[in-house]
Amino acid sequence: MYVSRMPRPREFEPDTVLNQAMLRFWERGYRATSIEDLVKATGVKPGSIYSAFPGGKRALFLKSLERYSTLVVPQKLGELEAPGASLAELRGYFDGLVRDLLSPEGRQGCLLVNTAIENAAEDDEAAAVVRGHLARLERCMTAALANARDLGQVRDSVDPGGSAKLLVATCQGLMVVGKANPDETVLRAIVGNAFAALA
Amino acid sequence: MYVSRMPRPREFEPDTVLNQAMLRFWERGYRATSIEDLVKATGVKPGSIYSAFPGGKRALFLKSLERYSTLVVPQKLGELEAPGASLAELRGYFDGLVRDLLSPEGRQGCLLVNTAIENAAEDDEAAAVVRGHLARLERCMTAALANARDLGQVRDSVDPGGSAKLLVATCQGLMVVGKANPDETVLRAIVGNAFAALA
DNA sequence: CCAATATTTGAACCAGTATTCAAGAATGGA
DNA sequence: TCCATTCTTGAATACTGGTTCAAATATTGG
Repeated sequence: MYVSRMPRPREFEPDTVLNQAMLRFWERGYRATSIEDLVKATGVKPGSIYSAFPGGKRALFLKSLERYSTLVVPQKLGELEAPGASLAELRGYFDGLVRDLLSPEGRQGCLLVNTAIENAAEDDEAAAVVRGHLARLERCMTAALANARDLGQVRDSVDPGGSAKLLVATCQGLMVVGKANPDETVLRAIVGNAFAALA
Repeated sequence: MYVSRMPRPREFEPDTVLNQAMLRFWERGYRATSIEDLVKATGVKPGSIYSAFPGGKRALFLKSLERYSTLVVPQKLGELEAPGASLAELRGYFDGLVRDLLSPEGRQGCLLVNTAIENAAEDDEAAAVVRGHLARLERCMTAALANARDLGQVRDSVDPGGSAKLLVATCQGLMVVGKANPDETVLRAIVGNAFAALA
């Protein structure tokens, strides 16, 4: 058998580069984010980035989408993904979105919404990740609406599946509106009316 | 007084270049559209483009947004902007959106939604045009809802202003969803549920 | 200290980008 | 036909993009 010698160890954490990449893609978009941006942000040189992430910028982008899904999304969804979630958790999610859109750090919106607009038409893999996210939203919103109906928190005539599809679109639209016009009155009116329709 | 001699006349129609620019920005976005693209599409050389459109690519983009607003938007809104519009025109607008999103040519969505996502955060003038468009949508939807309420086409409890804000967000969201997942069932469910909430 | 391996580094590469400019060309009045 | 004016053309500029590579470096078991 062959004995492996110790090679030179990495001087950076690939996760750090990936996190930085995710943040940059999130706030500036895919095309607007250059490798040079990541080099400046992390101090890691291009050669090292490319050897740590085979596939280059696009692979880094796709990995960023996955990381966003596993790191950021659960945090935003919060209890809405828990089995017992009902109307309060659903409402909490929308209120959180509004809060984010009105805060200086949250103006970047949602990486997956941005990706739907910027990349979905020309990048099938990116579009697939976005579709997976939309399905995830629809799934937990449907469950929450079904629970809410059982609890009498919404009208009996509410169809969980259909209303969830509408709410998914509503939260995507909320983020588009919030990006161009982060006005608290408008955003709160959108959420208020969306939920008024359920009660 | 001075007599002006006749200079060499233009060999191209600036409107043609502007229309092409609008179409390219619409389907591929601002960054992804290069001057070279426009040169290939129109046969007009860079020098001529730059002399016809002072301000370069960005000015051309802003002019494209204006052109989209005056040329494409009225066509999409159709009768919804007419004073007497009510529920039918409102519904017609949403049905038209769905039809567009499902057709091969319509997958590009809406230039102003795309701009909200790609440019609004970093370009105040572009964001202002988007805000103007959102205000325009809200205005005619509010009017249509007020008419619809007077005609008994929607519940008396419907607040035209608030519901219009929600519908504006809904149609933005419709375009995000449609771009990632152009599925007729989903899009029709969104529109159906949005209008069911008004009746 | 040497050997073997993998990483770092800095430069280089090549394609593409937006933009500018000088020289040639077209126009109609003088 | 000349002139002043503005356009066209084609090249050139200056920069940035993503990506690659050879040489230098660091590691640790032998």
